[in-house]
Amino acid sequence: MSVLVDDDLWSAVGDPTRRRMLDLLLSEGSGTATSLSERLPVTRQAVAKHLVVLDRVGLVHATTAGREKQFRVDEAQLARAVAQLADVGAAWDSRLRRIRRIAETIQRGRDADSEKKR
Amino acid sequence: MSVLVDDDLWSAVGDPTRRRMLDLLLSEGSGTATSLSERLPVTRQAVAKHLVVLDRVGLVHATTAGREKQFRVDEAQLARAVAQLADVGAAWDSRLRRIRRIAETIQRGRDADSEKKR
DNA sequence: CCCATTCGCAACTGATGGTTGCGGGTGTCG
DNA sequence: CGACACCCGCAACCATCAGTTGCGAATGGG
Repeated sequence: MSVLVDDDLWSAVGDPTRRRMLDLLLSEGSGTATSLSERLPVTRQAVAKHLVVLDRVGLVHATTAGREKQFRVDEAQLARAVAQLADVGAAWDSRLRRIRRIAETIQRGRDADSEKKR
Repeated sequence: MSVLVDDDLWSAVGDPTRRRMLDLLLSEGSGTATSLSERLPVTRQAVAKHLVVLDRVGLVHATTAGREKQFRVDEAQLARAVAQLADVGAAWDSRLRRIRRIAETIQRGRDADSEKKR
């Protein structure tokens, strides 16, 4: 029962640089390719490409004002991404719990066995 | 205040194929490159490469038995990965909440203003 | 012993994150 | 108005990686 995941959305936030860009955009409200690149270890063009990716999956939207292009996070879409992270995490978590429960059961069984043998 | 994330660990679970592999390994307990590739849309070699990646970040461990190499999920490490997903999600979520709170405050301010004007 | 199975290694392709270089629109200031 | 600074987009290029095919080596069952 694998969780339904929008692979495009996931892989968009899968990139470390894109995650940091989203962080920056969230904390500063908005930003341009140039302004973001100043706070990142990559060039403006690299940032611009990432912005294209983020825009394609709807995580950010741009508004052109004069010679500047301001990008802003789409809160609803980011909320969707967060929900997916939570879903996958929860799925794995529940499986891990189940495994531990089974392991405990087996362990109890073994304990009982060694009781009998003694 | 960006969340501390082990980029290697994150990007390991960032790949859709690797996520499905982890799902399979979790639900079936263990598996080989060959057995996994039968349930995935990729070749054995591709799976083998992914297993190398997962092994490098400690998400799986292998035990060679005869000509078979059984892989198994490292629960503790996967738990760490799940925790990171939760952390990042929580960080973004709290930022989104704060933004919405501020937006509401501003809105209330506007309402008050229009009250005065009226 | 032979054959099937499983694995590992190597070479090739395609996509993508990153770079540099350049040219075109848009302000701003003298 | 003209020159300069700034921000952007486009193109070429490089490195890495996911994926493929092909092959040879080791192990195990008839």
